[in-house]
Amino acid sequence: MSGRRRSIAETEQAVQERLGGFELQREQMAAVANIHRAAAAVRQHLENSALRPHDLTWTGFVVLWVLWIWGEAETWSVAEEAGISKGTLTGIARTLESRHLVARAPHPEDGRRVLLSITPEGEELMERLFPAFNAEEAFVATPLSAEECLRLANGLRAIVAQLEEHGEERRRQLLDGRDLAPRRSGRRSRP
Amino acid sequence: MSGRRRSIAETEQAVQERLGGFELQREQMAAVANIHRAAAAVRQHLENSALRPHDLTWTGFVVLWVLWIWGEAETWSVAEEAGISKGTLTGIARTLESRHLVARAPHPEDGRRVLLSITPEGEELMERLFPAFNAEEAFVATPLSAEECLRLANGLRAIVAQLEEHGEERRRQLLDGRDLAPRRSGRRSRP
DNA sequence: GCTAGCTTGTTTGGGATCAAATAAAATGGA
DNA sequence: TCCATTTTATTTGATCCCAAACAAGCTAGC
Repeated sequence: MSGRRRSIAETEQAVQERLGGFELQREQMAAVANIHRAAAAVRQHLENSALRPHDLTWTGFVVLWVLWIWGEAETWSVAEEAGISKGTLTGIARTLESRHLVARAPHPEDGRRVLLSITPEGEELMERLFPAFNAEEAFVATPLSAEECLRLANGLRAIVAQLEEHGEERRRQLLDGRDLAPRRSGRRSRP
Repeated sequence: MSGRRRSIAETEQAVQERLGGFELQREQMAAVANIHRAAAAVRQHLENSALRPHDLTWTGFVVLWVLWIWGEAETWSVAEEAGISKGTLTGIARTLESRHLVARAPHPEDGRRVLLSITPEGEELMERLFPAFNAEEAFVATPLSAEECLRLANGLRAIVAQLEEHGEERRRQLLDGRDLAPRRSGRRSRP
């Protein structure tokens, strides 16, 4: 067994042996496992092909993309759209701002809020970068027809919607009164 | 527009307006974008429902899972199976080892290699944890039938296979002789 | 006004992440 | 037997990432 890649069939055989005694939702397990495999593989390819020559990370690109599409936007909204926490966005925005790709402006009416926007320099970058990025998206999806891509996208959207609509409720139910142990990492209350 | 979540229709309208001038592979773009949205949402749910009570991170769980299924394995193989770099695995394995969930042993014939295995304590944890984890996998996939899950998994596997088979070649072609700028982060040559 | 409570963005702490550099061990050819 | 090459795992440095704590500002109710 050693020194060789495992095939999917072998893996499924091993899983079967180990999990024979458990009742399990096999198809759902396969879906979730492959979402992550695919996400990691795609991200790695896009970072190393389209993004690296422009010295952008995946997340930096996504944030820039959101601002390119939406124009000026509040940070909470950008974080949500980009799928990252607002704390993470603070750092990403700082990096992009230091490269003059993004500008930060105070909200005219509410001193707490901050507006982000893409700079002309950032727009120019996206205009050059986007076609190359999209070409790599097409490359990774080569084995699928356009229709299969849409079907895939719809299935994934349904999962995202399920979590947006019922995820929080579900986690609350699972806790059932008990309170969740705090994350191992994270800021501590000062004494 | 402000203060409200954007709907998918609104987003697609804005994308259309911004990208009207570009030729683009729309379906492939939708597929890739949703892979990442779904992966992030699913991972977040699973970490905060099934994993957090046991103080495991996503990656820690995946590594433990691989060892549970495969038994003793070499580190390079575990990293590949878990979809992380071998450098990352070194850290994860250290963490799991410190919690006595994983054991590290030298290879009997080759002093460079290291064998990882799950401890009895780790097995016990997985036996308790796995059913809960699988239940949450089923929860996130609620809107899809078993058949749709398999179809989804197959589409994603095709993408992974595409990258495994042709990704490296493609990146080489894109570079076309030029060498890729080094990553911004990473170890520096000492002077 | 004042102030308690809410809503923002930022900071913090611990970990995860990658790629390149490095160390250590095995291998092969002279 | 050497020693250069190859093949391992680990270390390193910069960045990403989250959640919880925090600070700053807004808003009701008095």
